[in-house]
Amino acid sequence: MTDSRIENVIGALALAFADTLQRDAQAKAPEPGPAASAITLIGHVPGLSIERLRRALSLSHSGTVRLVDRLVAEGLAARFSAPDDHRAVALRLTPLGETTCSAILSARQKGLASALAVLNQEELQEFGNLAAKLLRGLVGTEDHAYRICRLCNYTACLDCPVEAELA
Amino acid sequence: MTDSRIENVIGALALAFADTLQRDAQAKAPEPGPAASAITLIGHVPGLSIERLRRALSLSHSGTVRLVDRLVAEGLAARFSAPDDHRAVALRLTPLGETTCSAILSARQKGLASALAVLNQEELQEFGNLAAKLLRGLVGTEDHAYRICRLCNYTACLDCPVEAELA
DNA sequence: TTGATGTATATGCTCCGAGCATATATTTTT
DNA sequence: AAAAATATATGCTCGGAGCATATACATCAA
Repeated sequence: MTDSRIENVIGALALAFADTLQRDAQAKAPEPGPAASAITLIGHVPGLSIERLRRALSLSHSGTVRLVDRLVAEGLAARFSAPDDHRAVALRLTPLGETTCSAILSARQKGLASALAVLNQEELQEFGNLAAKLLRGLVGTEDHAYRICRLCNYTACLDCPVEAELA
Repeated sequence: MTDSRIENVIGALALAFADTLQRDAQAKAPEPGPAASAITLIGHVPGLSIERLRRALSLSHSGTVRLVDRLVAEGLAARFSAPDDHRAVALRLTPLGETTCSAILSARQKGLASALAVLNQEELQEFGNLAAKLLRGLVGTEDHAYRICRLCNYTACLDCPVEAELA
């Protein structure tokens, strides 16, 4: 295969995977858009501030504040004052939010697993190794890392290559 | 690596690739959102109808009509009556639209190439082969194929695995 | 300590894309 | 020829997103 054809195939695959991933995740979220990512990020990093969430989701200030307003109104998240910085708001999931978060993550995982089912165990390992190598090459700032991992199932991601690259 | 960790890494990589891909493409498009995909799809399939475009972009009827309205108003696309079905509208790019389409595709390709630069030639081939296998497993209907290929550089994609799977 | 600058959050305002319901034209089916 | 299905177009409304601005707190400088 020529390089440009390989790039095409990989780009199309990434789009298709991201499509199903986001569709599956959003189906379990209270609204379409970045809500699903917000929930899993808060679940991943309890005490996360609105500003860090904003950067991870690539939204505006006001958009993020309103998104958090909605999550709080729906009983999924709660605001606390951050202990170290009294300007900041610390976000946490409520028990209902935790339940929603688990539903989002398992839906995401299920869709991925079925898409990967056409590979045998050896191919899956090989593909995973190359993917990890590519992922390490992509990580820039810590904000970017949060963005990349915004829908990750952190309970399943021990020894995360993104974390390893940051350190 | 455990299977669930591999799934995590692949999901994160797909999200990250799709992010940069869409960002690069949208930067060259007249507006954010599905406009970039619409332009490249019309470029790929001259004479495409609004209804097929709608299905490829997963939009509503009215959303698609309004999107096409904007593209026409900006001088990027043109409506023709379809020769075979007088209900349908056939879409084509104007010369300005062709230019925009090329800019979108080359920006996309550039971003992908730089992300893939950490792999050597052998790894790239291996990754491409596995990606093609996964992609073939994902293709469902013809509408779905258009959706998957909505940002593909069709001039570079001879012997497309999606087309092969449909046939 | 005090003052100046930068950072974090909140809110009023407006814009614009997206969907729903509906209308019209054309094709296909009965 | 009538009925049902398909393709497009448009009025209407809703809601998410950004801009501008205000407030609170933190940090740095003198």
